[in-house]
Amino acid sequence: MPKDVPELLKGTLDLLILKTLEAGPMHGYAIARSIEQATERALQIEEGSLYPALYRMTNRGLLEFEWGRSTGNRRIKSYRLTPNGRKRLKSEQANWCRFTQAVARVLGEQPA
Amino acid sequence: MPKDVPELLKGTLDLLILKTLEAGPMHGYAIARSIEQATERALQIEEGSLYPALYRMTNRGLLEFEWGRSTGNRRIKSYRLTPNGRKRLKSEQANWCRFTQAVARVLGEQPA
DNA sequence: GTCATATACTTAGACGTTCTATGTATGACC
DNA sequence: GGTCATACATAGAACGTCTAAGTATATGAC
Repeated sequence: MPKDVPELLKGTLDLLILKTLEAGPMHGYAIARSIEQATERALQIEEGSLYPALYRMTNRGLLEFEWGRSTGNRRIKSYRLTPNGRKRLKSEQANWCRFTQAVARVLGEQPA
Repeated sequence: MPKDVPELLKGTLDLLILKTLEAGPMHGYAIARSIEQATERALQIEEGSLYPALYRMTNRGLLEFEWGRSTGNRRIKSYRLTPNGRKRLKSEQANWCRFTQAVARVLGEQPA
């Protein structure tokens, strides 16, 4: 979401969240931090994008959550992948690969 | 735009158009065909996305066009890059690289 | 003890891009 | 004359993200 990566996040945020949760349950705020850290701040996840995305994905049966407490004793919603979420992760990751390879072909790079 | 590459195109269509026009002037319909062919149909550019994008980019000074005739003697708008369009192509291509590398890090692939 | 800061979640409204769907017009071919 | 591919146009909806505001609580500094 930084100014230099304008619209590119669209359609990719779900994939990033799914992939981050593959490692194990995590709460929303921690998901955003994890992605930011993994990308060395190249991707920054706004809360106004993050939480709506978590709702969407929960409503679609990709995630479930339970209320809990963080190590700092705060109320958190601990999210985890559902079986459907896992399937979706696989398919979205495959789509992402196909898409980036297609773009790479237009950009004139060597195909993978 | 095929169902399996749902939102991913967002923010990337401009880059694809700019890159396609780097090779030389082309009209809208041909741009779409060129991208589809280069990606072996992996990316399909809808006319309802294409023409609004061309207007946007023209209004922003990235493209200019002149009316002409195709080899089949049809009226066409022949688009070409402006100097600003060339600059934009460079920066968008750089953004795209940074973005895909960031996503790759989250997905656990080897960085480039 | 109170103030600033980081954590953690929520949500309304705006924005921009893409898609669906439809329309026009023309040339080529049978 | 009918069908198909070419070529451009555009209204309206759908969707995801962002801006910006809000609530609440724990921690550490002073």
